[in-house]
Amino acid sequence: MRLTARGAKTRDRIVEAAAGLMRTHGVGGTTLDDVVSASDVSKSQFYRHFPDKTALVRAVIEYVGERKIAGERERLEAVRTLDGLRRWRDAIVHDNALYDGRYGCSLGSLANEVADQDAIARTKLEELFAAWQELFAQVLGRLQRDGIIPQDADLAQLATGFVAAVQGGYLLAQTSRDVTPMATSIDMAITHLQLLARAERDGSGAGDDHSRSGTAR
Amino acid sequence: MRLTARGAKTRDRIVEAAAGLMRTHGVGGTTLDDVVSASDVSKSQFYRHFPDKTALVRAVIEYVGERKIAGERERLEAVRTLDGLRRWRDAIVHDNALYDGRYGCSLGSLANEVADQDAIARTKLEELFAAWQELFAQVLGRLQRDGIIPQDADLAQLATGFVAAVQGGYLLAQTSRDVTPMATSIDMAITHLQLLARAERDGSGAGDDHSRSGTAR
DNA sequence: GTACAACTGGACGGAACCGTCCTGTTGGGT
DNA sequence: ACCCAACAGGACGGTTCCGTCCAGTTGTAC
Repeated sequence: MRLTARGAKTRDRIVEAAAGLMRTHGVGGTTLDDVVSASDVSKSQFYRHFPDKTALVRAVIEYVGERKIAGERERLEAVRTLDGLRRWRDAIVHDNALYDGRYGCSLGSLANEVADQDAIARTKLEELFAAWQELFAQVLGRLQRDGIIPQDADLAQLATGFVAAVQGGYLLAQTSRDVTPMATSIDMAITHLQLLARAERDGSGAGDDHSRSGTAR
Repeated sequence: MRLTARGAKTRDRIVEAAAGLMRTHGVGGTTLDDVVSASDVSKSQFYRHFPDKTALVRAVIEYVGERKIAGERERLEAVRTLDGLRRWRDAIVHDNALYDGRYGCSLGSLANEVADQDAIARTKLEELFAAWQELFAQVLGRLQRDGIIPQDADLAQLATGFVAAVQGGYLLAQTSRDVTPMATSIDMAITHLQLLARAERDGSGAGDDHSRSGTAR
């Protein structure tokens, strides 16, 4: 039953329209009729491509996720200095400022709404965040290689911190309709790297007590 | 028409039940019939207390918000050292670990789902985040007063960074069903304070170039 | 130029959900 | 003992939305 030619194209059109609607109205706020209407496709045709709405949501996650990660990859791949990182921050904040922070992060919003309701979707989003984190880890790896941040820095943890700072920034921007807190949040992460370098440069004194008093399970 | 006695009590019961349901199923996923049933109240009685669902959502935001802020206030008020901050981090992460990170932050989830749909609710949430940030600012103020972090540190910006780190951490924990990234994220913010202190202690060299290349509007 | 996939268009059932309304019953205050 | 707010319980209409179905049309590959 799965033969394709232009069929794939209209499927993409459906997903693209759904992604746009879900971004602005949320997943729950987006009707299949809306999607059908926006994508200029008949409903019967929709059900030829997707068994139900859940499947559509998953497809949207993949679509949005690939785009977001691809965009971030392109931008982060070029970063080799702290100033480069700041330019990346400017870019992502600027993009978000186009809507005054509305709708938040295309991935984060989906994650928040869907993670607890659809296990498969949750897993996809988990992978996407992991991919994003890996992009940061690669940037940090280059910074480390070039001696910009210390050799003993835990890249994975720092990368996690960056993803969290970005996501937290998105949420605050969304809530306040102002991207300033997002810029501030990401800034703090970047400054953190700077301070790490400085701490190493000046005597590596009392040492790195990353004390964590028995937390996570 | 607005006379009260025990009426306020059942109203609270409604809000409390709604808050629980919306936390686990989201706002859109919570039915008024669910609320009525869970709060053991008749539907006619519900509409005596609330004009519509929107009003209920706003009441839930206030209820959840006050509780969350009050809880955080109690914990953060006691913090006077970086180790105290780490104990606070342990506590909030531990709480979240009870559900393996599910449902995310009680405020953050609501903000994500409602901020773009209800202006009044958005404003309430904005105020709540501001209150939370202020709690952090007070902690940081004490740390600054006691010489634990530098005198010239921008407390408001750091406080914003903390709120964002917490929220980002919540989201990652929710998506991965693992609170570790949340602990990591908050840890980074705390370590940042430590590094700030160290950078000041060791020569206040090249200086604090908090370079921000023309971002926010 | 024919066969089949891709698609239109809309009717349709059924369920869920919001909000209204009405007939009572309970309970606390005075 | 009386009164009125607070409540139960459920019927009800209207809407929205999901998913199915089908009869007919367009496009495309071979």
